[in-house]
Amino acid sequence: MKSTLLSAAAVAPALPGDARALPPALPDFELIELLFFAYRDFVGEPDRLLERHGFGRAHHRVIHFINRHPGLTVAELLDILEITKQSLARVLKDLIHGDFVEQKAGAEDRRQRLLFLTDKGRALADGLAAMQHQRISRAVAAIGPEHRPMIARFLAELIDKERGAAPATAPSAS
Amino acid sequence: MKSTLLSAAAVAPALPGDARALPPALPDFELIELLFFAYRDFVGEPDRLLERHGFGRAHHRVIHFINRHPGLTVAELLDILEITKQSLARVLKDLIHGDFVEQKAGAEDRRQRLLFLTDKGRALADGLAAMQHQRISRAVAAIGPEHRPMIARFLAELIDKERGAAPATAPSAS
DNA sequence: GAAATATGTCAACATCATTGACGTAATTTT
DNA sequence: AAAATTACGTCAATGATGTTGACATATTTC
Repeated sequence: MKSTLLSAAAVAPALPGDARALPPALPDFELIELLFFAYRDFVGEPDRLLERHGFGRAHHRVIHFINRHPGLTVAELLDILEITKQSLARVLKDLIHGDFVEQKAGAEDRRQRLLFLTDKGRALADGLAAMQHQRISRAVAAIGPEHRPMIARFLAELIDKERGAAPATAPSAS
Repeated sequence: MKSTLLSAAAVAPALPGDARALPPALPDFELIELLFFAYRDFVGEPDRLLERHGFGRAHHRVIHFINRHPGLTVAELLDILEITKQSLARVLKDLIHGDFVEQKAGAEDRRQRLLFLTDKGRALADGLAAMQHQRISRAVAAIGPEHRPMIARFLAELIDKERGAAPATAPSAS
């Protein structure tokens, strides 16, 4: 197994003084792959807890955002998750039938179904969040808590900006 | 839409002097959600390019790792991706039929199928990597390149450690 | 020669996503 | 008040990706 790992580097050698228009800068494979592995494990652990309830990742996202924004409407949830009505309907039905989520008609606009977690739902959401928090907490501790803002900034910069009104993370003050 | 965003904070107020065994530390919702949104967009852009070839995310992963480790065996790829033979077989078949990947029998062990990208495959892999590199590059620039090692460290810490011999990212120097 | 290994393949199934159409209740517009 | 729009639910069909378990074949190792 002769490592051809560095072959790409040989393609664009740093010929000093060569004015070739911007040498194509090697892809940052390290961060690309770290993101892949990190995210996989980050969601993998919660996945195993969800399995016990017969739920999947989609259910996780739904109860997470309902937990974060109690009284959220279906339309708002669709905006955040960027999935279709049909995709949401399925998992929402599971969650409501399993008594993890409940709906209340909107007070002002009675067409709306405001979404809330039941105690059971909140317990699950908290359990899942605790797992992910634990993992993040360890990682933040490893780099030193003073660098946490940099992580947040970095991740925020990875997000598409041209989306209607930042999704749900920052805009608590809007 | 009265923001109930901070309601969780009210659950565990910092009662100074209260010796309650380790107040349950609020989940770091900000980083949890940033990871979700960041990863979604990070893979979403490549997804759109892959669509034009009739491929999906699974194809992306496969050509990525073959590109990174030319001559990789099927078993090694399965170890990295942590999927089943059947899942890999499907996408690998697509990629081989589409002339993006080619197999060669191992020289020492002729049972093995060593995997290589064709020129076409390499072009696609490079295009996808360029997209992700661009995104990461912008984000690194935003926080200042001197902080990149911290990002790498943070992400590495998110990864499960109890896995057989670190996956493929760091150990190039081992 | 027998056993283990690397790979391929088949059938069946689950989850999560999609599109497009249609129905109903409630609100808003004209 | 009728008409249009909105919020939501639902049905049917489909696709991508993952799973398990069984079995076949070629090759290597003991």
